[in-house]
Amino acid sequence: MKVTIKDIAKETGLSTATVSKYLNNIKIQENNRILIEAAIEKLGYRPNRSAQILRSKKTRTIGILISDLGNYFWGSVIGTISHYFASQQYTVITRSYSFDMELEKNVIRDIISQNFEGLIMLPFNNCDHYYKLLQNAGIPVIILDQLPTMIQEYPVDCVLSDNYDGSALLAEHLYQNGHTNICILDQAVNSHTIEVRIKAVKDVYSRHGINLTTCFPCPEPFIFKETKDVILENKQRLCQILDSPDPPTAVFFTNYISAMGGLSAVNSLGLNVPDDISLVCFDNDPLFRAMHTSMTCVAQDLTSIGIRASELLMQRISGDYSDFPVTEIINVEFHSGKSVRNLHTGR
Amino acid sequence: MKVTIKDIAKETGLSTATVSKYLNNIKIQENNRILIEAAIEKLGYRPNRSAQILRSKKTRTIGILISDLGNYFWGSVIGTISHYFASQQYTVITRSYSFDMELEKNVIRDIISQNFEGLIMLPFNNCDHYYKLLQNAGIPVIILDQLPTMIQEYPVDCVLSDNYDGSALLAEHLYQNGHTNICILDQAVNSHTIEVRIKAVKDVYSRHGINLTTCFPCPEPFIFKETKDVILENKQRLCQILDSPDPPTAVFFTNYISAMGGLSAVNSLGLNVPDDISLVCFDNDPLFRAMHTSMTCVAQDLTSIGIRASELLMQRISGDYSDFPVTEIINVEFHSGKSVRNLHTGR
DNA sequence: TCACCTTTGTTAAACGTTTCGTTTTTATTG
DNA sequence: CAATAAAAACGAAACGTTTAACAAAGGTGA
Repeated sequence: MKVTIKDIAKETGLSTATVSKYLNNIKIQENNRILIEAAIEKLGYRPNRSAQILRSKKTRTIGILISDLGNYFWGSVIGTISHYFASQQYTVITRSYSFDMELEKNVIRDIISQNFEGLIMLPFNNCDHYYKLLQNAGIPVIILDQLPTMIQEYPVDCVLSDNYDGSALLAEHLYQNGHTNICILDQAVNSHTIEVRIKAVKDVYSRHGINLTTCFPCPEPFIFKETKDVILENKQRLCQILDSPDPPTAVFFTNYISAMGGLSAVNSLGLNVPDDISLVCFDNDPLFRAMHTSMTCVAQDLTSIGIRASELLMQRISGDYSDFPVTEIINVEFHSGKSVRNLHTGR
Repeated sequence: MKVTIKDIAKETGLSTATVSKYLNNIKIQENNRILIEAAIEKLGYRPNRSAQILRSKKTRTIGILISDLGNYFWGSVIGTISHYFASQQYTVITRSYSFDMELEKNVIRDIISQNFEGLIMLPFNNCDHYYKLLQNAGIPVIILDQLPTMIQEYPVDCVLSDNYDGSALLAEHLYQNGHTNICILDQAVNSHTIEVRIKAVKDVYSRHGINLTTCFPCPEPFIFKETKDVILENKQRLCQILDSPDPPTAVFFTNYISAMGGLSAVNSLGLNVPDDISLVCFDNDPLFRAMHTSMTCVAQDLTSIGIRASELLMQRISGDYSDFPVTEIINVEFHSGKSVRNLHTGR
């Protein structure tokens, strides 16, 4: 029924070894190659991947591990990576674990036992334990978006946006427009990335002699909450802050999730942007531009992140560790919107 | 190095056949089962998937084929499906083809030659050709979101939202609020789903004696455009329409992509929602609720779509075709926002 | 022409499972 | 207790490749 390499061998009068060589791009005689190609075409042969993997131990499979697929922000990164590796005849398996640590552990074990050739992680917070495990198993890992806390002791390749500069850019923009009393609304998560964004804002203001206190950093140790609950919580927080005496004139959203909660708060309080309150956000969303008042924000270059991560992983897979470990910082793009009021000119 | 079934056999003093039976949930003696479990735990054995597949021909792999991963509206559906099948020890491979027909063909061939046990398609428009091909190869297919045009001649299982009722709901809402001159802004795509949504709106209005002409249905045969170009084009279209004499008082967006273009237009013209223009949208976006004026819309129940599709595919994989073909219509949810002005009361 | 490389091809043994046909063990019955 | 049936375990042969180790063919220079 199913056509195998033996059929091609029989059809061409060659041995399976020769056909196999053809399949693996090992040089064979020109006339044989023509013969084989004709036979493959004629019989509609396609190699059996499982047999190839079983024999060669080369799985040509990489994994993408993301905390939550429902959270579509990273979709284009996954798309970019998938494309890159598909074009190199690699299979890409995307797995998520929805913040389920038990599941995450199993996924990691799967990846090791299935001989994945590499892994790209989009961790949600601390992932030190896992990438060590993988590296010990000889599986190259690239971490996106986050900088592991133990990177000094346990080096690993990372690709992430320029969180510091992007945030500083936004903070400076706020300051230059006269906002001296601002608040930072973060997503309540222990994340190095978010911390860097917060630090950048504080640094900018402290350089201008202002000590930001109205921040709202993550108070508690991490407990997983559904995105919609995080949004709701953020909404309530901001409502509370804006309702206080001497409320801030501007809010810095540390990411698009906090922006949703924040916008919701602003909206429900009936505040006008930017007349009553100014907003900036780290992260972009297609709707930010289309909204009533377009949001001033910095956009991560998701395509570049995806490509660089893919290239770097490919380099590691092919055994080139000459520049290990790399921490690749991808530039962000400033999107000027209308969500910041200039307090000097009053508009 | 790597621990195999033979090692477990040796460790327990049993044969590989018995261990294999244990792995495949075939009844073995209780004491042997305990022995095997202990050995597996002790040696850290994990079966080699390629060998299993090669020998048994059961790949325990399904595919999700989506036109474009960058467009991550369907992320949560993919997440739901992935979870469902992962919990059944299935591997899920998601592939996209970014509207590249050549690539799409190759992906389909891959799926067939790799003996996928099933496929869930999120087609972009017409996919008749491919699901026939797959069905002929004995691979069950579930189609999401779209109803193939040739479904009468070539039956197939489908899971999709109640596009007609959802749209009718929105249209009725507009009519009840006094909007008699409305326009439909669709994404310029030949898609049965979009056509149904448009038809529903027209039907509602025609029942009220109004013949909608200010629609903007897809004029040209399909050519692929980048999402951002579609958005831009939609923006320009709506600007043009709103700039005409006797402009509509409300716009119906056929999906979230057209909404982005449309909102952009409204915003760039400096129009106020809902004072100057009313809006409704088929589809929801997290930001719709958080925006300055929250959007009245119907939300697809993406979780239910994902679950029903998974269950149905599983049923087919297990050989149960008793109710074939199923067209499962999933209810949508009406989200009342503030984007529609009541022209009777004036607010 | 011969010895010696190179290049290309071949044969056959893996890879780690499942499964078929058979044998052994256990349980059942007269 | 022997005879038989049923259940469980076994041994070995697949599954479709890749890849050693080897052989043959073709070139090259003395």
